[in-house]
Amino acid sequence: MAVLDSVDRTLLRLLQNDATMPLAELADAVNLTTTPCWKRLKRLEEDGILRQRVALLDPVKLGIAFTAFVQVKTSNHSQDWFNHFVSTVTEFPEVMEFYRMAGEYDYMMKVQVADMQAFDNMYKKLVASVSDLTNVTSTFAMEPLKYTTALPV
Amino acid sequence: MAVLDSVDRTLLRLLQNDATMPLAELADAVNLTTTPCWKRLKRLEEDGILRQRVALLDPVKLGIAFTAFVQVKTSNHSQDWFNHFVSTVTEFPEVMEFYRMAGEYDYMMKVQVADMQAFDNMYKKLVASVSDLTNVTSTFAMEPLKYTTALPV
DNA sequence: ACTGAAAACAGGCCTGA
DNA sequence: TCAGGCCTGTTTTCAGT
Repeated sequence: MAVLDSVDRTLLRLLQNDATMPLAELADAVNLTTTPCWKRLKRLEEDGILRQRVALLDPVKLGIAFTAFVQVKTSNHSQDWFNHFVSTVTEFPEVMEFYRMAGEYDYMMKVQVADMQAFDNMYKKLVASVSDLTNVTSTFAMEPLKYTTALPV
Repeated sequence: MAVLDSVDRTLLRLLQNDATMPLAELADAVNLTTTPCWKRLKRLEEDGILRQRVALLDPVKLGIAFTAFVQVKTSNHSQDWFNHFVSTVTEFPEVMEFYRMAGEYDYMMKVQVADMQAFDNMYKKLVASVSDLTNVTSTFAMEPLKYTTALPV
């Protein structure tokens, strides 16, 4: 867990909003010239703090704007079951997020699909591929109010 | 909702994984020369399908690896309350996702913070800023198993 | 010796034909 | 598709602290 000064944090904030920002602009924003700014970016990349730069798409325009959350309880807590479960779920491209949880339910995943029918297909594939699911409950998003990939740095 | 051919979809898939991929490589991957490939990218941007390019950071290395989900019920369903609630929650930088939900709970948000104590601070601020919350329940991620921003195109 | 500035170099982008 | 100009990233060298 690295130690960052306020210049690093400003750079990260800017890049989290727009990864295409040219080096000269970034340097300007933190009152540096390009070379020292570039060295900071390289260091942040090498340290693995800057993981990757990705394109974000519009789910509405792509017709994949239906979001569901699936919560799962299991009766099987063996390592083998866990490995199989994790690799099965992870391979679904519709599964955007997946967590082992504390509390009532053992696992939760966020699923992004076209519509309720597409969700049901995915759901049926899931329960067919994994055994020992004692309880599976789904909730649905009616309206997305915020979605950001920018961590609070 | 745009109509995309398989070349467009391949380009989107590649850019969702690595937005820094040079034009020449993208063109190569879809068996085009740079010019027609570049025109496709421009069109995808203009159509708003390619929304933005962002940097993704490592929450563990930044010490913000604690994920909580907060579910909320309200007794107040007026437009004014909704506006105030949404703007309040949206302004929290720790809130990464926020949905109006169908079912048992009216709203759900995903919160990303340093630790349980940071979560509790955020929680207290939230319930202090918003009235008429009849039920607020939090669940915690023990282990992230998958996180992707890449939509299944 | 370290940090930052400036200038030269290289490479990718974008637009004509 | 190709070729050219332009802009941006990258490297190196130099100066100041």
